[in-house]
Amino acid sequence: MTEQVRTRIAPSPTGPPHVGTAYMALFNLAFARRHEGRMILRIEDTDQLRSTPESEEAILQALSWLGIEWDEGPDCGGEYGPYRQSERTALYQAEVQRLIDQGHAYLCFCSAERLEQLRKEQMANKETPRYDGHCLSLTPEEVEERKNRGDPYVVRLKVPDEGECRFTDELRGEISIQWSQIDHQIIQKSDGFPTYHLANVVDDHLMKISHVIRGEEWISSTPKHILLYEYLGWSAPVFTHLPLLRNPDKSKLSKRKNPTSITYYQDSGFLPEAMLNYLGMMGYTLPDQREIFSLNEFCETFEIKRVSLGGPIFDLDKLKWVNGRYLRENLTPEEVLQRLVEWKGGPSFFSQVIPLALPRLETFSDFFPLSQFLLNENPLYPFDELVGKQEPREVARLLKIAEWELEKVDSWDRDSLASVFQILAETESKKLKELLTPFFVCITGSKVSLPLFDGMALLGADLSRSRIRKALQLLAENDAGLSKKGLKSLEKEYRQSYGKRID
RNA sequence: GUCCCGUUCGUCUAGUCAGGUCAGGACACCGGGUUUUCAUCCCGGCAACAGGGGUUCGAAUCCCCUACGGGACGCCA
Repeated sequence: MTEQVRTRIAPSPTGPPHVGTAYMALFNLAFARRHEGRMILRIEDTDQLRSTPESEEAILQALSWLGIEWDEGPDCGGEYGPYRQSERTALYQAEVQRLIDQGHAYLCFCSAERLEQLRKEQMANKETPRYDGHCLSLTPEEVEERKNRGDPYVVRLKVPDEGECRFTDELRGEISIQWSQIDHQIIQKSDGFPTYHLANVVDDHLMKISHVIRGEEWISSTPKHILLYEYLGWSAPVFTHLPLLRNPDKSKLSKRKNPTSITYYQDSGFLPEAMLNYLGMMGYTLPDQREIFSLNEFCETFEIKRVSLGGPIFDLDKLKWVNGRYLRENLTPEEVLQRLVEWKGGPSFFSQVIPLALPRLETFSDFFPLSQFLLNENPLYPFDELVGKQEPREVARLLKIAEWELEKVDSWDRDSLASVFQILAETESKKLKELLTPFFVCITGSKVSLPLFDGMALLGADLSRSRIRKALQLLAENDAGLSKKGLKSLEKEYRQSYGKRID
């Protein structure tokens, strides 16, 4: 008899919870439920630099908000834990050692500079960039010596030079990729941590994952995984690569172009069940073509073969329509009231706003006009108000710089925001008051409002960013936007004055 | 640049595996009706098989080529 179906989602806690994660989670969950299996949540935090506990917490919370439940995970435990890769390093190191001992992997001492150089040359020669096997020629004695000397090293996977890797994707059929296209993948970094590829394969095996359902972006590295399974003497799971969610311009859904954080949708007033319903119709239709369905209905009727392969564009209009139907058809007015209060209609929210509004109040009726921007998804304002007395292009420039600077803020509170704008004012040699005017308008929709930094803190990072983006759009529509060229030179200027941009 | 994956209305998609009804539904948009406004709701309209070549009595469906789109090519995942 076949083994139990076990699927997993493996988010990396390196940023805000992404809708793509929720999308993958939904399909993994549905497949597991449909086949009376289990879904595992595993935290892939092998990137020591970028992973944070806050982000992990946020991901767990966002998925729970959506109603996605996992059977095993770092919070609820399970038979195959720990479920956080940073707590499993010994396991990986043992397997890496086994691979080295069996001659399937080797130590590499090459410098970043040499690798960079090599990559450049290969690109120039129209070849696929690939490690040239330089350190493969080291004798065991040399390796031992350099290792003892304390030279930093990584461990690479030995990949055949000829032939091809064939594997089956449940949706796409047979895929074959020449081994010569596959790099000698680093499986252990110089900090001793495994890379994704190694950790992923080891964990999927140890956690008895039967079906790997993941994004299309992984197709080209699947041969590395297949090879690892072979070398380690394990049988590989069934692979299914789902299409990627797209921006309206068809590129992979990204926060630069779209709100991608689950908390954005939460903060701007969407219902979790509507959100999940909408994600369920991306690349998929139920057998009876229903458009409104519960998570249970989705899971009970789920057939993975019905997934369609074209990358679906995330369409806010349709999401809103779905959400509207839930509000009107699936909830009673009492329930709506309750959900509204849970959202931003209750004391927990208003008690934060009152102190900010109070100095500006004469009567109660002053309160809502002042705080409406916190509840309004998209406050509107005229172009002239945004620009004020400043040069429109200068406003665009400041907004763009602020957008980049705000990406660096990791704790979104009043003080951090204040310091961002102070730095901005200093660097631009502008008075803070003058600098802030367009930001007041784009965040609150008005020149007269609550204190900006508190307001932004309350609004949250995602909503604030999207408003700056909308202001930039408005400027562009009025021929005051940044041209492609202007953007490039601004980026250069920005790097010099403010340092590197981060993702 | 190299490799891989994809391609049905503007968008999400049904139909493709087992070739044969005017290519169906939904969002958006447009028009009409209900409604003291608006919204909801109801009715109607617009609108697609990327292109070319095969196979076949017959192709959205099977095969090949081209174009276009996307992804991967990190000591990120």
